[in-house]
Amino acid sequence: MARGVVGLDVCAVKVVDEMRVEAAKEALLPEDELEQLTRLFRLLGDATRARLLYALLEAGELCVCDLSAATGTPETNISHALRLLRTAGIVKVRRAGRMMFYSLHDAHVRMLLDVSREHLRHEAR
Amino acid sequence: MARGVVGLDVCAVKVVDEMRVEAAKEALLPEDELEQLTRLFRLLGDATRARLLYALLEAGELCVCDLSAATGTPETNISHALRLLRTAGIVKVRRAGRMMFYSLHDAHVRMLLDVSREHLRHEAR
DNA sequence: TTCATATGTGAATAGCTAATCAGATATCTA
DNA sequence: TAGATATCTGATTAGCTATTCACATATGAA
Repeated sequence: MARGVVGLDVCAVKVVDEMRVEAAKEALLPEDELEQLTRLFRLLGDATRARLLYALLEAGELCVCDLSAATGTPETNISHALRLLRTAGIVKVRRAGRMMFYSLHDAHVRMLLDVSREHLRHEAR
Repeated sequence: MARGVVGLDVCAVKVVDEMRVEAAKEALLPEDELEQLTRLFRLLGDATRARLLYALLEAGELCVCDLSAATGTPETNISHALRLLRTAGIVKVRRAGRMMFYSLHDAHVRMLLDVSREHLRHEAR
């Protein structure tokens, strides 16, 4: 995953469509943005975490125990998963006594989850 | 990653918010849909593939060599990456002589990429 | 304070997968 | 046909990461 310096066997000489290559180069995402973006997608790319997120999308706010009941996932797994999602700013927490209530952090994530699900369902695979 | 049967140490007895848990359970994505969805996200969660997709989002259609030039990635890597994206139906191919021109497969993916990028940029992290 | 409960944490393991390299295939040109 | 070019493929390896288990922390109740 460590990219750093560009590979060596890259075809640097001949380019078929100079215009388009330039356009693509101009629009290249900066490395840090790309990193953030792929990190987000990677987090959504795990079944356990995805279950949690869609559960929260529906229920609004749930404690760890209820997330466990709703998704059929061991609480330890949920705790680990939620930490990653929390750190990434995808979910937020509210403490109530000894329970922690989780919910989606913002509208963007919600839209992303929605769009994705719709994408899936409208695909006639 | 193999889930199959539900874990054993799941809190199955006490539920804090019965209503919400039920709501979340009702809305649970079927396993096969979840699998498709996470597979999609996982594919978007790699920097090499993401570069290709955003390049195609901008340039419209590019051959492997131009993708290499535009993203600074060795052609072999690109070939491997494109195979996965092709298999998943995310990109499509057109042959022209000995060159293969790739482009995004449909509007859904395009929207997903757009929404994601916007999500990122509007976040004041 | 002591016990029970809800959640969090750290280390270890097993499985997945991106990058690499050597070589295969397909198409064009001479 | 032979040779060159563009792309693809398979096997290997190294790195990442989800899961699991044992235990730690934190809060509330008695």
